[in-house]
Amino acid sequence: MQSQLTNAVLRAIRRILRATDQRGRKLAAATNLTPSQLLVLQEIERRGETTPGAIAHNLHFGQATVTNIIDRLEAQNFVTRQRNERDKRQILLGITAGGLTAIRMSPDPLQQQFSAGFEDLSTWEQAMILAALERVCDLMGATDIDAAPLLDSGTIDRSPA
Amino acid sequence: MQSQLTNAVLRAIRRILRATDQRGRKLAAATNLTPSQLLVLQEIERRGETTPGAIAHNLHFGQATVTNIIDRLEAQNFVTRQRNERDKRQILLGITAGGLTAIRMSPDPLQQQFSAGFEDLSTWEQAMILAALERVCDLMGATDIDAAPLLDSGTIDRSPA
DNA sequence: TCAGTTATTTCGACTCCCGAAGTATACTGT
DNA sequence: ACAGTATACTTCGGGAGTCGAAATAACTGA
Repeated sequence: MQSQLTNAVLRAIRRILRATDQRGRKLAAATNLTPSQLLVLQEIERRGETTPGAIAHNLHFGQATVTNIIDRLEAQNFVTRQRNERDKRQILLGITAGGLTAIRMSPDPLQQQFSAGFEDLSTWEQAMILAALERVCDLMGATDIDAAPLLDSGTIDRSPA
Repeated sequence: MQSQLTNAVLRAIRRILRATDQRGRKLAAATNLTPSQLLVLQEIERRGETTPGAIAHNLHFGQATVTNIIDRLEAQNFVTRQRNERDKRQILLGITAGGLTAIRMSPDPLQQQFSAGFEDLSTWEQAMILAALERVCDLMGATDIDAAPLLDSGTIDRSPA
């Protein structure tokens, strides 16, 4: 049996999830970039010239999904596709000036939504919230997840042999 | 400029979101219930006989979305629809034995991961965590900004160039 | 050269989520 | 009693995400 408190906490977490999701949607409407698209775009920027397969692997998407997303990004002229001359099976992705701008203009939904209010809280309250959240992370076993910027970007090096 | 605390909190939240998302995907895929469906189903169980509207309101979904999800749940015989005799505009939702089993068999990923540890905490700590999370919810909900004004905030995660 | 592997795309199928329009029902003021 | 309005839900249409399976093209090893 679960305590009232446990359930309340779980519900609160879901609400946060939900709020973030909604925010992402609104943002997408405003900036022409959905969260997934932004993720892929950032990945391209981060890795420079890269391939769909590498992105799929890093973000844990299917190849088909990445193709799909890149289709949209390309349609908006945010990325370019170019066959690799060495290995003609591969496609090299490049980010355009427009794509860079798009990244710069697409604020992290979470921050956008959250920061303003948070900074107005008293320091002790901020600290309390942080402590609580970190506790939650521990409990969820989320500590091992790389929290960098939005993605779990880890060190998935594809050793080129 | 963002304080250390703010950034730490954001990181923590992202970790929670990511962890939730990942585990949700995994487990939901294994049990024939998507996260959204499970959410709705749980909501029905929690509230007993309830209506689509109430659920939509509670989970912050659109009515159409809820109808949609309930369609699927009904197709799997997890919920029943029944016109309210008092107010024939309303539909009363009920959960079936199958629905209950489904919930039992696909435990909320969060609960899985989370509950055991959480229940071991002292009551005051549980209460603190809940308070903090609810504060976060408030902060997120409070900002009901629309698209336009957020475009000027490109300097979010980086120092003002 | 031929078979097997690898990289990507295409295709088809779900789901999600939403807004707008539609339908049926209830309520309200006169 | 009866328009007019409000409420509850469904239907419709559409954009996006996600995936698996099959197709295509290209590289690689024997």
